[in-house]
Amino acid sequence: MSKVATRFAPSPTGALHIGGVRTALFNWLYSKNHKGTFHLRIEDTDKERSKDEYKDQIIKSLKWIGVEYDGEEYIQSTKINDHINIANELLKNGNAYKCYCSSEEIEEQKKRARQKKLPYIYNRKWRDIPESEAPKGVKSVIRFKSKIEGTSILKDLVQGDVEIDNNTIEDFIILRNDGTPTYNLSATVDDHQMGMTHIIRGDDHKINTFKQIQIYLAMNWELPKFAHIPLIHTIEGKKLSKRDNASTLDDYSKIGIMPDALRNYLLRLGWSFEDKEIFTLEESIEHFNLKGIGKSPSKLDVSRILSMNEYYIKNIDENSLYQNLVEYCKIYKEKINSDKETKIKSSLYFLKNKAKTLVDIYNNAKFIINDIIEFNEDDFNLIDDKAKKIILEFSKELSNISNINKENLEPVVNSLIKKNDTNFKGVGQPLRIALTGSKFGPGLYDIIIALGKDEALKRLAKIIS
RNA sequence: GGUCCCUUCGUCUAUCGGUUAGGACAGCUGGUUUUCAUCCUGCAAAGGGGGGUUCGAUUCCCCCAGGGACCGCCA
Repeated sequence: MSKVATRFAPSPTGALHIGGVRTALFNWLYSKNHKGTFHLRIEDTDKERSKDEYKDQIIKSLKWIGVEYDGEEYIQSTKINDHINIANELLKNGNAYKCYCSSEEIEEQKKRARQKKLPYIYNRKWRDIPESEAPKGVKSVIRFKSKIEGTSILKDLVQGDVEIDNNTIEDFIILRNDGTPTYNLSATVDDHQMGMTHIIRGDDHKINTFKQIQIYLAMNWELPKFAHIPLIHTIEGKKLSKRDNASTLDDYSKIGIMPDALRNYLLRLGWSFEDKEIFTLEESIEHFNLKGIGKSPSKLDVSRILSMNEYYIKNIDENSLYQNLVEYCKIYKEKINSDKETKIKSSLYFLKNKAKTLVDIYNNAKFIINDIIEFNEDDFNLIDDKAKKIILEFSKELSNISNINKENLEPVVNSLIKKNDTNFKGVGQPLRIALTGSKFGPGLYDIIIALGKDEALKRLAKIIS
């Protein structure tokens, strides 16, 4: 077999949801595991619904999650003439025929079948009528002459052998009456011309595969291998659709999920490798195979995404984490000034312990990011005279400390606790509020170290004035 | 309604006929702790039902039930 080539072929008619992203990921991983190529094909032949903004969103999403396609994106609409040529060739060699039934006529037949609760299948009316008897001035569609007798077997790389009766596949339309090709024709011709060796796609395409295989056979083209992966279901157990909430990548990046975490989650959704849960990009390429794909659909579990994200926050190196944070804040919160880089980076060790998402890190790092802090009103009201006295006392001590670290700060706080006959909260809380604006947040010593002596003193002075 | 697919803890899954059915997330305990967390103990939690085959079935076969996908001159 020639070098593995796979593709992801979305239609730009809506936002790409994470089911599609997973399909892209699997295709990409499969090809990379085999040192092959992966391609992106934009199936934009539905002129009514295709939009450039969706195409851009698809490309952006793949990039965000780290799936890179080889070469330029293949734009299906630019190949329509090729598709039409193949339709004509199929017509010429007797594998297709012109059908002069009007859409109204077909609709009528479908309606009747539904009423009688019979399965509808096009009645093949024009299949054997010679061209000489064709009506004049009536537009025709071209239908593929599908097999009627016998059965077909799909040797699916995930599902095993799937057998169906050929007569359940109707004579499907390959060219509309306006002369444009339909999906099954276009996809097949493109896959062939692009040299695809493996077609990995959602379960919902299985019937299409039986149709497409017949085109390959009729054209005498080499058949690619097929793998149909189970769909992702919502928690209610239905197919994930564009209408469902929280299903695009943006929905997850918005709440502070990192691309690597989502990639890892998606990889393990419906695929497994021993008991391994965490896969770096390199490991996922190394271990990915079709064998590990389960046969049953899997449900999307947001708490799992969150915990995966938390794992990545706590375990990736701090430079990457910082980059993720900066990216996130730039898009969704505020631009982080580069002069804060050192302070934030050196604070990540404690910030990340309190975070499941980048939002959490941002919220807890606000007191570093912004020079002017916003006070939570209720918390601010806790700063009474007694609290101010403690803040003042602490400030004096702090100004005498030359080396700001926990070892030096702790005795100061402890002595203040004793002196004021209170507990840690009595001292820690006012200080925390004064320094960050909120009584919740990072550990007190971490806060002071993060701010540095001068900035801390400045903030303490401000609140008692 | 027809065709096809699926069925192990709540969720994602492991098991290539013999296991106390394993792991992870979530949940619940207990401990550490400076708020909030983290971290560490531990607990609980599963083979849809019925038939076979077999010394032995979660595993192989059949039936049923349940769920899902498809059934466009959309892709």
